[in-house]
Amino acid sequence: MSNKEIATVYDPSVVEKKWYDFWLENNLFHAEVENDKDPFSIVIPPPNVTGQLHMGHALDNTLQDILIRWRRMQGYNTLWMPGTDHAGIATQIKVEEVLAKDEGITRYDLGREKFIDRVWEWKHQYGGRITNQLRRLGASCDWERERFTMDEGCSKAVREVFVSLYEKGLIYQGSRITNWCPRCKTALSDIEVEHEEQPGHLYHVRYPLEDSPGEYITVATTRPETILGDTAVAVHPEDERYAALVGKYLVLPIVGRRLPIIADEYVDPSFGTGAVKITPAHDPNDFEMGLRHNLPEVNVINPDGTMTGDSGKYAGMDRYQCRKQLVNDLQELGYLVRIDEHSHAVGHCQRCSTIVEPLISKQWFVKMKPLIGPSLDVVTSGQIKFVPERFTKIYINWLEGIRDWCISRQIWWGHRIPAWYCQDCGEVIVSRQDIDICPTCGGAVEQDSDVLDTWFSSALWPFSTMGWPENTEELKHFYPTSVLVTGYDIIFFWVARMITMGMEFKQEIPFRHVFIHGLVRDAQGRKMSKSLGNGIDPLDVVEKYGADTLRFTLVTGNTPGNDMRFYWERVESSRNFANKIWNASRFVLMNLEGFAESQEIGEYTLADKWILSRYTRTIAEVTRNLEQFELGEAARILYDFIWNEFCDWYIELAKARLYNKEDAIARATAQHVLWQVLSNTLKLLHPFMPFITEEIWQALPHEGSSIIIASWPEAREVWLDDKVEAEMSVMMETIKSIRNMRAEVNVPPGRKSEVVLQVAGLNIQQLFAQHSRYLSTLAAADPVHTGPVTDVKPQNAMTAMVSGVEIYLPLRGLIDVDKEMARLNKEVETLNKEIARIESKLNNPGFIAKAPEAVINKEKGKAAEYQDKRSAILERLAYLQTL
RNA sequence: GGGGUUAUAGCUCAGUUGGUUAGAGCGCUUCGUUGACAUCGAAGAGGCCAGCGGUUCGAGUCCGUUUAACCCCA
Repeated sequence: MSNKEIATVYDPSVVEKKWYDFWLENNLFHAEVENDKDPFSIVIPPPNVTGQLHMGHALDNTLQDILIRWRRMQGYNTLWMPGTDHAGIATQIKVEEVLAKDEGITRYDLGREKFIDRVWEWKHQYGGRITNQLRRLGASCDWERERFTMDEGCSKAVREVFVSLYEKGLIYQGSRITNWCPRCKTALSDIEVEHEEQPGHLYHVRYPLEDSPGEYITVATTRPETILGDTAVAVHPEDERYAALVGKYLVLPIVGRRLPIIADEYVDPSFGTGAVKITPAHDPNDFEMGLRHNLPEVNVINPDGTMTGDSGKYAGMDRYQCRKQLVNDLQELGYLVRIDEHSHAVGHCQRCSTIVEPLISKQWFVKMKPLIGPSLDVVTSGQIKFVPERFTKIYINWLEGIRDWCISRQIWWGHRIPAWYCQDCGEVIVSRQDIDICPTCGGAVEQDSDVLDTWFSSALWPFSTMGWPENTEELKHFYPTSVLVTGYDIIFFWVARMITMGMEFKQEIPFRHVFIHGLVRDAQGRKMSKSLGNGIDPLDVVEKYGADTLRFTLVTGNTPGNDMRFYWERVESSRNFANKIWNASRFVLMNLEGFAESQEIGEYTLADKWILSRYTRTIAEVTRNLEQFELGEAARILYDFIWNEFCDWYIELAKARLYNKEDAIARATAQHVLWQVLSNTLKLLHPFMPFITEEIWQALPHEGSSIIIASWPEAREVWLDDKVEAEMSVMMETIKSIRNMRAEVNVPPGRKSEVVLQVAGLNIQQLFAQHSRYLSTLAAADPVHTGPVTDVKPQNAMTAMVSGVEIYLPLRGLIDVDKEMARLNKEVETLNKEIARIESKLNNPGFIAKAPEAVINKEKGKAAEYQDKRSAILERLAYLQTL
């Protein structure tokens, strides 16, 4: 971008690549520990290493990059720590798919070690894809520090935390009922199960009483196949219907097992028949009840979803096939009472959507209750602030109901659990170092075959990436991080756990703010998903419109914490904005001939003072909104300022001086203001649109190597000028009024028309006298006669009133008197309504007594203004009436 | 069952501590090739701020409630 040959349309494709390379070459994203500077740090929510950038990432990382770039310009020592997550189940599935497709083999064919080698291979080959995509977005991460949850340092942190929690008795191994995915063949934590309301059936089945032929109790179930695992029937202790039966036995249909009738508070007597079949091995609540009543656990479903040997003749059937068969059999034998339609929540595996099965298995758990005290304290006390605040409540509610966290997974890819079992003495050894022999008996040991939940390592991310458990300089300087930016969907998975682990192992919060955003949905408001095929690839948007455009679209469509919809129309409008900036900048550059920062300049004109004042307010507003995490609002303010004030008004008003080469000083002054306002506004915009701002800033006279490290503009109080803004506002209102009247009667834009202004105050009169140029340039008003308000009004003229100014357009022959009267009457009506509203306010003693004086004065001022306007118009109407 | 969000112009959304004649983008109507930009400019139409009640001198904004849609948790 050097001279007049610049294209009129901005082309981001070349520009973006060029500057990203430039930034990298100059190491502008890298942060060293500099203790004399205030730190500002963010750790990236590590995307899955197998993943591809989707709109959610694009939004999340745009927000982070805006904060990072802004703070960097403010002079903070700014670190954005990037990295990826090993994503245990997802990655394993991915590589398994590749193996199946390319080589027709399973992981079992390879064996554990070789399979893991293959995953690493895959990671080395493709793991950089998503971080490269982040680069396309413009993310200014410190790539030299990039981390991976399975790298050496993070793995060491994981090991330390596991062993330490085990030593404190907060990690234990137990045979418990857990959510089991028959497809992934692993246990899942509670939050990895997604509940979905589904239509289903409620099967009513009668269980005969053991010693009373013909008598029975009817129970209802949505999962009849679990009948095979029933070991009791429970009723509410106060349920009179069954009081006499408690302690007696039923006979389980088909199986013939004796089932005690027990009483337990847990039973809801109003649901179904009030009698509940109890299957301790296949339902979490029944499991608990089983423990309370010492019931046997009969396991009838295998980890692969087929029926076990304990299910009699159904053994080997798939669980749903069994359901069908069993229902048939019950019906034939007369046990089935009826089947109701029933909608109920069914748990699905978050990864593969298979219906999960609650099964008993031996797993590792973290005791959460003893750990979460500080997690609650730091949030309730405001040490950690959620933005928006309402997420605080969601976080607290969840923590208060927290249950133990199942952390073991029956897969291969992940951090292997550091527990060894002695083959000889049976000892369980949990150790920071790998061991070969049993420390007690010297026997052979075997390591636990399970790996840890991926979220276990993610929970350590804010400090494991900074070198913990070593007490590194990075930790001392950059921890706690400043803010965590993430979607509300992983508050439980990640945010809560990071806080808990941070408090337990660093005794310090991991971040001060949690900035939560919503989901990016499609234009119909649906979640973007692979199965629906409605996803929009952010890189497509980048290809077609540029990263700046995508970023601006994402940040403006959005209020904190709320979902947003993706609209191509909005992308286009952001693209148009980029183009507008481009062209305004072209204009400035084309008119900067002879410009030198040091050149002599003259007095600022009204327009100069006005734009400098507006610009100063823009700095303050943008900065304030960024401080409050109102990034969308900050972007909107910039959009308005650049388009509606700088382009539509200031540039137009500056043209006359730029084109007039006679008056060098006036020209230099306009150049100076244009340069000043444009180059600094680009700085304000840089965090949002990094590429185009760098491109233009570099082309403008500037100091420093990159806009990235240019200092954030500061609002200079001396430039704020209320009087100038008010004057300019009258000027603008007048111009708009004239344009309006001209449009009303279709005066060709090229044709100048005479304008008569009768102005109330002497100051404003002078203003117009001195700036008739503004009216001729922007409203084609020429000549302009400015004078005091008199009784003598131009005849045959159109009329409009703005505050303190009567505007007459003598347009002989063009005026349609009836239309003109209708237009003025409409205006009078509007004024009448307003005046009535204000007067009722001013006549209200309460208002006068209690409202602040400034508000009262404002209302009074408005009333006077509207009354003046109205009487002028009424006068005019009276005159028109005489024609 | 518990909790939350949303309801503002035809569409998508702003409107930050209560005080504006309620705004923007897109769409719509009319006009425009004047030396940055038609990815543009000028003008315009279009709103009982979901319903009801309350607090207040004053409510789109605060409180309660109803309705509707969506989400999370059980």
